Amino acid sequence: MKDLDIAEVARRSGVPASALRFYEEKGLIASIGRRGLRRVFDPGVLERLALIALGRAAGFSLDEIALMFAPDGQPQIDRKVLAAKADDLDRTIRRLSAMRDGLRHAAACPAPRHMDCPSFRRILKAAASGVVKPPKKRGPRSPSECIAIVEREVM
Amino acid sequence: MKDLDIAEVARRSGVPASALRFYEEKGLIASIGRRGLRRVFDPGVLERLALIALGRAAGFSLDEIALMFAPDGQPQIDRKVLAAKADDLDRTIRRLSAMRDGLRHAAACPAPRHMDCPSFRRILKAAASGVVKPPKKRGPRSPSECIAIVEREVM
DNA sequence: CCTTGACCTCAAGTCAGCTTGAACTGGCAG
DNA sequence: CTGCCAGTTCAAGCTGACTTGAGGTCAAGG
Repeated sequence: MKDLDIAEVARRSGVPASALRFYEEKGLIASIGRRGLRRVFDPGVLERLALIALGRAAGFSLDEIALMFAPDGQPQIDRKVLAAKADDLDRTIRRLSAMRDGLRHAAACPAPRHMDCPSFRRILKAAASGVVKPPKKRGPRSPSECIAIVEREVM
Repeated sequence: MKDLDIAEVARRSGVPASALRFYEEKGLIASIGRRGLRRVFDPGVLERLALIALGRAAGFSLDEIALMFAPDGQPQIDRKVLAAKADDLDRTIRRLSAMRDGLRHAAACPAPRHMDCPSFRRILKAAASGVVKPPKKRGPRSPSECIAIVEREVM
């Protein structure tokens, strides 16, 4: 594979050029040189970007992800960290599942006012107790049809 | 029940006074008057705050939540909106579940380097495809002991 | 009467993860 | 040679949900 310019990397990875420059500044990726002013990337950066996307999807911050790359560039991912994040996700999932069930009930509930519905009041109680916390919104990008892909590929 | 000052509302709801002022500014809550400069709140504001917490937990923004309160202050929650949010959560949950399973596998994987593991590479491919997106972190606050409080005061 | 301290207002700061804009550069097609 | 245009830098802006700080007010206790 040939070297890539930033537009090519952006095109193949789906990551905007501005974000790529930002990642470089943060030390998450590196170009292998310059042609004039222009950055030149090794195709391997695509895998690197995939790892970054994976980390982000799992809920790691960019700073945390940076720590997962050893100085030599090889990913050095602590399995304990992964397991901890999985547990984290598990808790989030349970929380969100409860909310989803609550919402579905409220949506279907025949009570004239939501406050008349005992189930609604139960969820409300839970929310007030701080049990549940706001989920994160997705970024500006959203190729939602890709959901099926992970189901097929990952599951 | 007596009127409450802002500190009392903060204590009982677990919401910091600064956030209460912010909510008032946004029109999410209202005080029933002033004693001197100081805001005076009706105890009903606690239920209101519980609703707000519920909305936040379900992933609604403050602006969206504001729209759910009719001008008279009664919650007027469109059941379609609730159902849509539930579907939203469902998608998020599926996404996170896939991530969690992937992480668990990677954590348990015996391959010396993660990149040697076929499963890891599959997840990676999925992440690169833009399938998965970052989840949201919870807010900084979590006064979980407040559970009992709302149970007593509001419900 | 005077101090204390909880409350007030308003502006600005915080955090993450980028995006946007202005001003500039340089390789290459014509 | 020239102009195009994709690339560059650096600084500033954005979103959301608040927090923090400076400076001001007021009711009550001593």
